[in-house]
Amino acid sequence: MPELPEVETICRDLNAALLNQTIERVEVLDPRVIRLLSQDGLKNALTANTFKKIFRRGKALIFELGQGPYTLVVQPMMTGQLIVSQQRAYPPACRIALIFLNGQRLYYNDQRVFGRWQLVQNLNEINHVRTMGPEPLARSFTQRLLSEKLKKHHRPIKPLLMEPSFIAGIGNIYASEILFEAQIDPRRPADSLNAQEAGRLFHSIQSVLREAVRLRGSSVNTYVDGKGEKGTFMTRIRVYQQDGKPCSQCGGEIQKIVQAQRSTFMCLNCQQ
DNA sequence: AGGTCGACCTGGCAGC
DNA sequence: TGCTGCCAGGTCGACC
Repeated sequence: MPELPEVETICRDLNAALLNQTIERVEVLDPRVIRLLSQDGLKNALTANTFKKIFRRGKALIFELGQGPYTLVVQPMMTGQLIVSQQRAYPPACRIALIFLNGQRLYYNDQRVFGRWQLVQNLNEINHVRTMGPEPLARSFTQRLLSEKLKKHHRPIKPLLMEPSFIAGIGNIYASEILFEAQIDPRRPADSLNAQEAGRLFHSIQSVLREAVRLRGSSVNTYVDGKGEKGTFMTRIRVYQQDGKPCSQCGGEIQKIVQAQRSTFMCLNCQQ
């Protein structure tokens, strides 16, 4: 399920393959993905147009178009895939296909149809983007900023880390991995972390996400990159879905707990 | 305003 | 075998 490292990987692959290529045709196989937008609206905006810049904000992919007033925003959510291919046959769960003049195709596949394609004139039209917290790998994200934000919340640190308005791009997999790396109990109230713990958390956020980007993401379930290939961060995962297995640090058993209706994985010995 | 909770979706799998 | 029900998790709106 695409979190920051997975969306970043897709973004790089799409930039390498699609920039300034002319879109010849748009096929909407499942209109649920575009919701409020009409099929004609999407087709009119994209046909004969190009992507001049593709970037990521949190877990959203943003496509700046060569012409016209619109920007395309794609949120893959849990099961959305964006794959560049020359194959003419639709892949499984294909919902939208863009056919480029040079024969390439961009397939949007989404098993559970949670993902969204939207056209906006200003990114702030999307509430989620407007209220989104800092990018954890940006230079502007500092240990001091994190410490100040932690003090403002009393809820458990793990669901807070997953809150897009707190920090952009961290989902269920990396929240558990980051807290294991930082040796912090996911149930701790955010405002109970001392300066040293906040420092460990800051460094773990950056080191875990950077390593996951380097390894092109984690293919725990359906995630594949822009070429349709799996990431390799799974080999580095230490707690996510590892319940019942020994902790890599102490040999104790990894536990699964539930927080805010989501699974959290942790080592009771190592995380205090 | 901070925080919680259910809804949105489909496929895989456990249990009977 | 075939059915039911649960689980996966990012986002959003309703509600306290």
